[in-house]
Amino acid sequence: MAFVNQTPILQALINEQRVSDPASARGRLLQEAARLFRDKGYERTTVRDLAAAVGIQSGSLFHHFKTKEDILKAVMVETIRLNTALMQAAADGADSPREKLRALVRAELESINGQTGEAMAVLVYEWRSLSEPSRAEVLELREIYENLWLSVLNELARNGEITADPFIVRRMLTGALSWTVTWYRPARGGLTLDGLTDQVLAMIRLHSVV
Amino acid sequence: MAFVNQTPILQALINEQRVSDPASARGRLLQEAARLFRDKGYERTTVRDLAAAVGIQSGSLFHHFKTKEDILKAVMVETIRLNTALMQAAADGADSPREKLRALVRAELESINGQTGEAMAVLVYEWRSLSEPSRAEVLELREIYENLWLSVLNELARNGEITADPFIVRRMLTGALSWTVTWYRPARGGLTLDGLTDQVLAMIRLHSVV
DNA sequence: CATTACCAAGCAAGCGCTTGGTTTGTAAAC
DNA sequence: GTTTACAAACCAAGCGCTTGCTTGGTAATG
Repeated sequence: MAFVNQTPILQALINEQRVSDPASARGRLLQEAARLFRDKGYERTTVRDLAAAVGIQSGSLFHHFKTKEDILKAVMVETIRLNTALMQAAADGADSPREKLRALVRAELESINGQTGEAMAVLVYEWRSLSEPSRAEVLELREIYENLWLSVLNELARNGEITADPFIVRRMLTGALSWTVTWYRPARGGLTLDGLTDQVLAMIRLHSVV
Repeated sequence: MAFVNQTPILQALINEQRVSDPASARGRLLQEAARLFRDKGYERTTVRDLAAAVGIQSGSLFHHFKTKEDILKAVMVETIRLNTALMQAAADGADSPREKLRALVRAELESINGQTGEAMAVLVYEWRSLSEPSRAEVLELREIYENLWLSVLNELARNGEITADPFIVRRMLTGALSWTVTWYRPARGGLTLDGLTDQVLAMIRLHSVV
């Protein structure tokens, strides 16, 4: 299995100013916001909670972001940007479509349950809290991400390796993988992300190519 | 495929006073609440929204329920009760474990995308809005529901028809099936729930028994 | 004629956000 | 190397509004 080091990818995006440095004030705020939004939900999280989490007054938040919703949007936008890059790298590192699928599953599980997990959960489950214009903006970025998956699944379908509709397979996988955030807990000697990846692929019916 | 008529099951539960009659004031309120909670989320839905949906003053709500959270809890509890009964009937109507699996998938898709869909979505996605005591209460009911699934999946595993861990298979299915609520839209000539069931089972690797 | 269902009014608390002013970091000017 | 200038970062206070919920009373029901 191809191992992808995330650090240089993150660093490149920071340099391009497409995501905030986690060491900066803005980056730290976004990280705390993701954690709070995931744990309590966007609506239950107050600007006072957010401010307290980074040790400033609630009013001072609005020096960095115009509105509370802008914080949510920023969490989502930066998360998609980072994860699109990570998924692209994962797919590029694999050869066959089947290996690419494994790499994508593994990478998405990593995104959901690893460092960016809080933000990913927000992206998936706080959709309704976005205003319509922001929603459209985020959706545009999400499409790029989804196309990565679809190109791999389409290739598998062309080869006859999967028989179900690629769109539907992707949607089922989206649900199944993102749901892991609610139950998967890595533990010493327990199920690892690689193990989880194996289980997912053991579940999926992949026909051998003739 | 075994077809299960939902009406008598619902009627029996109403008679036992385990779920509210949708025709009663309480039942109508719970239905509207489910719709609003799904569309806007629990937090974004105000008691004034709820009251307006059933045509009463906001204060009058508290004649029927002690708190707003009680409404959420009631939606969840009654939904589980109904759906546990529906799933039980679906499983009982099928013979082989494999057919039972199909029946459960079909029934859960029906629950999620059919009449009780709004309430099911609330059950899955508004978990965080419940207080800890209510959460425990709902969890207890959920366990009965989940055991229905697990007994079927365990049997399939014993027969060697699935190789992945039944617990994990169930969790993946939970995610995949409940996620359909975000994208599945039945349409004339489009994908039916039966078609969707077929797609799900086409995706899952089921080994033939020797 | 009591019980259930509701209304009209409003309270206390918490919400997102604004305002006016102070501190801090930084870099050129002298 | 101290001074000056200025913007970025932050604080203290609080405003206007919405929230869940209460209260005291009235209408319907059986």
